[in-house]
Amino acid sequence: MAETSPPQPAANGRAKGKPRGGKRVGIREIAAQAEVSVATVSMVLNNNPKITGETRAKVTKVIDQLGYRPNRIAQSLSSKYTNLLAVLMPTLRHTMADPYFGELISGICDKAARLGQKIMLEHAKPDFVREKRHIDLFDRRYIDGILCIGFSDKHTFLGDFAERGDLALMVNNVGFGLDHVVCDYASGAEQIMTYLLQLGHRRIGMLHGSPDVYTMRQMMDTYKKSIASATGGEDDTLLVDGRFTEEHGYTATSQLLSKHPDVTAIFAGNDKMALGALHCAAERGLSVPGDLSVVGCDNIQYAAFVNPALTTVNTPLYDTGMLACERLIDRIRGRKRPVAEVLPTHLVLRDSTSLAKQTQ
Amino acid sequence: MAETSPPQPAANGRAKGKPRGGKRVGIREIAAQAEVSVATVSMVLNNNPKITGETRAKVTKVIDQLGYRPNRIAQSLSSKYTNLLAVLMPTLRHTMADPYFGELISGICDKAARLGQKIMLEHAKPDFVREKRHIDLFDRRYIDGILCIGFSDKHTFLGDFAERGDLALMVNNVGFGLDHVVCDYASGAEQIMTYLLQLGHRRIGMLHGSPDVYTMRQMMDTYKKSIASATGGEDDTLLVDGRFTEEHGYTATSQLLSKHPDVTAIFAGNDKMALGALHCAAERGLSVPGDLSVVGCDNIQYAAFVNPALTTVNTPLYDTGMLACERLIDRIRGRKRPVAEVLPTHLVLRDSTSLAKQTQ
DNA sequence: CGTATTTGGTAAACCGTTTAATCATTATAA
DNA sequence: TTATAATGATTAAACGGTTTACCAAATACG
Repeated sequence: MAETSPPQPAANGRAKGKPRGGKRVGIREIAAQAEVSVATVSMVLNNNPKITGETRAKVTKVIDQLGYRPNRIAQSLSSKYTNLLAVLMPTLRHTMADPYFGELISGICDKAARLGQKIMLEHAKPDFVREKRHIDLFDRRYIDGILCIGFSDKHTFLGDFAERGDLALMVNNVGFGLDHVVCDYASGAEQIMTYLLQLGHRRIGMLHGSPDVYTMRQMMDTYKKSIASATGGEDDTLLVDGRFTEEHGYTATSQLLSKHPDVTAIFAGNDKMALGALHCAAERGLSVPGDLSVVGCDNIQYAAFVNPALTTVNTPLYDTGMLACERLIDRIRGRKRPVAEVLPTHLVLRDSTSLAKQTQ
Repeated sequence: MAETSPPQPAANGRAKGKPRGGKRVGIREIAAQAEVSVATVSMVLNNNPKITGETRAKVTKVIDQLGYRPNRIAQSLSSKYTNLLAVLMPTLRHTMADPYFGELISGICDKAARLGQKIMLEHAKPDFVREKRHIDLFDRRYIDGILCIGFSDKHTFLGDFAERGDLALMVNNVGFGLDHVVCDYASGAEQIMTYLLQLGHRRIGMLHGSPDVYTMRQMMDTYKKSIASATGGEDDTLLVDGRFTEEHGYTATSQLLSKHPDVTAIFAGNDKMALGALHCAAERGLSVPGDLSVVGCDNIQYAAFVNPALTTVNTPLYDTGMLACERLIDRIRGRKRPVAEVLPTHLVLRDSTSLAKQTQ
């Protein structure tokens, strides 16, 4: 019995612009002013073709007269979507400051914005995983889908997503039954090795990251195969773990050079390790590329700005982020076929590589 | 008449773990199983002291028996908060890949996670501002508050926040009537200048960024004052705009050195410009620090990894992000007093600075 | 011309919580 | 002992949209 109209202020002429008091203008006010039902307003909002020109115009007019903006919380509650995506990353040291992640995330954000989605940031800290908060993200209806970047096969909790049927997509790694978008690191490594061998290098060391990452395994395998085919089968591989960082790239290089002074080239699995190698070479008084050629991977911004500028493989991280985001949204919108995309990579020649020193 | 109990399955013994079908378990099921009202469950959830031991235990038990997780959309709809904060940035080239922003955001994310808030990322693209989407963020109830980083006084749309009474906090700039958290760039600049003058440098160039940023103005003013007091009032300032980037830092340095070959030291307003300067010096065959001392600002990660390692000012960006986030949340939770915090900075001596070359 | 179908719109249920206002109890005070 | 207050839980009304089922009028069909 409280549904009758008398108590409502009804259509009073002076209600223009923002409402005076605290109360925000809602869909009901719009409906009242436009003299239609709330259902109609909702349908106009959602471009439902059922509502035709005349009515639509009337409603639209009132909407921007009152500056009405639909409450997205309410929308999410009744509709199926939150229009929020999460980007999940491991907790490396200040992940966000890393150009690798940064490029990916930039791509993700730009694409998301273009498609009307918002992006949430999450770090998979130990307690995050322990308390199953990655699951809460879906269960508590924070997000519609999640993008996982920077993870290795050791991060088994990622398996939860596939198991529960939650929409998750992994970037630059494959596994756990998840969708994935990756750069063609195998091809990148091959291009590097071909190039180095062409330059006459035979003793080539590799600074690798965790082999628990699919793309890194690809690079390592390619490296091994190249060496094998160059030496005619003899095992001349020189692998050192640089753990993806400058610091470990530095120490790994140091070890490598001490143990194998005949190394003339270093292939680093990413640019950060390559920078570490550069640093180490400089400290030892080795000239790059005179005494030692160094090549990295990813073509992060800084690669062009170090001395000497770094020869590297361009992995289209920004585009990878864009594509990953787009495909995830496809899935949310109902795409059935799993996503498995590979983006091409190419060599970028700069100043850190040259012909091998004449072998003694 | 649809409120009676018969149709409900009621408390059936076998309902354990996740519900079998599609439907998620809601607060009503919990209430039914625990034989209390939904209000009671809600109060248990929110640690309302009104609910005592006995009942609380009973409810809690059912909650984790059924693995219930409250729907945060529904929570937000009826409560006042979304528990979502936005980080707003200008659209520089791939902002996220920038170590400066990265460190800030890392700090913000970590603190937010610790305080149970989620972080959303937004880029203030031209159309974003034109369509007033920064306002939508509040009007459509996406967020409770917003952190603005990387903006200058030219970004006048930031004024909207204060005007509308939306909770916004600016990092490393002050203005628009917004709360702010900044590093003490003035002190940083002073430490640099004192140090360079001590080393005997007199012709010191400065690579600055936009003077529309408060903190940059502070650095420029400090620089000018230092020069003036060192030369006894004569205007020996050598200011070139490096626009905060490596590229412009490079070209600015190039111009500076061409025009003033007697410059023995360069003070760059941030590390990126300093890296550009380093690059330029190397290209010109100038040894750093032998021929030219270079100092940066911010102490980004790469500063330690270039050749030579860069002398710089440490601005605690990570902590700044943490504090900014914390204070914003204070405000959301009701803090009345505006926020205006300044974090201390200090010089980090590395290898890019040394005594000035004997003046001719 | 009478009936079937389409069209444009409405009423009301629903999404899953929080929170006033209310109501039995039981403890406290007069 | 009775009125009063405190305690612990409940009822029902928000919160602000979407959506299903339904309806009247208009159009199509035989």
